[in-house]
Amino acid sequence: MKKTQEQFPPVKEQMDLLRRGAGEIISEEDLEQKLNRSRKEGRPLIIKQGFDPSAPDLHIGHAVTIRKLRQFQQLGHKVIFLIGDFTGMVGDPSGKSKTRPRLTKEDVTENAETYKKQVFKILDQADTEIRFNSEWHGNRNIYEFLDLCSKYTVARMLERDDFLNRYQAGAPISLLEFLYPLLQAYDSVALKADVEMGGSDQKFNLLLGRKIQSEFGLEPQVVFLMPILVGTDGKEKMSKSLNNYVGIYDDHAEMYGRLMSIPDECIIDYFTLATDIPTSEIERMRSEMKSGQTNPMEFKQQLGREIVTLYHDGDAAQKAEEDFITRFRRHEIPDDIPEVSLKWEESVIPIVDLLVATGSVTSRSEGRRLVEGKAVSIDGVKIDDFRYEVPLKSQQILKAGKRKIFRVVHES
RNA sequence: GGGGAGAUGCCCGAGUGGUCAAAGGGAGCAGACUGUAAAUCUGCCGGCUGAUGCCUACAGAGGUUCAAACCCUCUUCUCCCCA
Repeated sequence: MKKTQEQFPPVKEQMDLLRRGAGEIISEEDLEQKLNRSRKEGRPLIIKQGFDPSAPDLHIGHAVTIRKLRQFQQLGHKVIFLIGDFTGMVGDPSGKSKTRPRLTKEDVTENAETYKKQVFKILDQADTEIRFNSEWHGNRNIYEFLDLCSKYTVARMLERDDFLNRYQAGAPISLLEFLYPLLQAYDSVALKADVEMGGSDQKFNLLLGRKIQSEFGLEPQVVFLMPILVGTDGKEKMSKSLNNYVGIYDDHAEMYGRLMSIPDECIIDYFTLATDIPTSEIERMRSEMKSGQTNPMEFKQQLGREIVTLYHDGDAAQKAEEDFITRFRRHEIPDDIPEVSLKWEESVIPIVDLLVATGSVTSRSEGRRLVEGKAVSIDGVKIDDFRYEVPLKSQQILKAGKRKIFRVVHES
């Protein structure tokens, strides 16, 4: 099913769209050339990105490249969402950075399903192919593998920052990790990728893909790098384990709240990488903030609404903002707070038991500390003695810290 | 194959027989301040307990000792040097 030339916008137009927010394109000339040929021949380009099979919870940091993939689709190209199940099933116990758990076939299948569900929130299912690299790595014989290994050298592999640093610091690097980039590079050979998408921290790996493709007589892929979105702490790369992420499946209130906690300096980056606001508009914000003409908070709120709208809808965004203002700026109790039902025989309940029973804390010691830290209130009245016994009413508001507010409904 | 160094709480890292649930820093949580921003200050930061106290914990398994993160033995893992 060939497409006709008319289905692809003019190359200039495509390049303009693709360049928005892009970190580095290696090289733009190559990309332009591929786009030209694609348009002339009516053949979509193959855009590939690999994903780790162990972490299927996507956040707006992952979405940066995925949204760029979506743009390629909108221009008529084809995306291959590659799940690196093979390497995931081997596992890797080394490396203090992160220990890769060994995944079973079932884990991988399950995670793949989760990925699909999430990723099609952004990508167009019709123009996306999901593949697994165990397809070609899984039954490769050792001869072929050694042949692949012969195509690169240790010295060149050590050029990778991360390897070099660890090597010089005396930290362990397992051979498996060392070979990883080679396997990933071969994925591009197997898929005949025209473009490989990735975060800028993947530069080395993706460049290796180019090299290995040429070794196998293919035209080298274009390396398309997107800047890394910093986490809500404004320091580290966004990641679930650091809890500085905004999940694309977070509910509207959570999403908005997390976005409001980013440092001012990150507002522009977030607009650029996580929304579709035009760059001219973003530039305007930048200068207004710099000159003090507009309080950064206002743009941050706009950012919150924008992103919540993207993953939910306008109503949810509106609601999230209103709740946020009530709750955190005015320190009032918003309308819809989670309700917990409580079963308790007696007419009073020790405060610590109440905290545990509602799931506000995970241990009694923690509950005690929270009370001693003056973080707990019942119906707006602060409790500071952890031995306090709460007289039970049919309904009361329990506040434990700034985030946990429950309506406790008592069932005798 | 030979020699040396090392493995500590979420992370980094001090501690080399009792005063160690373990210094210090980071992260986290809470409070004040605020725009749930940043910065700053304060408290908390293994579990159970009203408190005294008890239990679990310093790679793993044994041992010495009244007493072990610290001494001994073996095991596993890591790094460095020589070949």
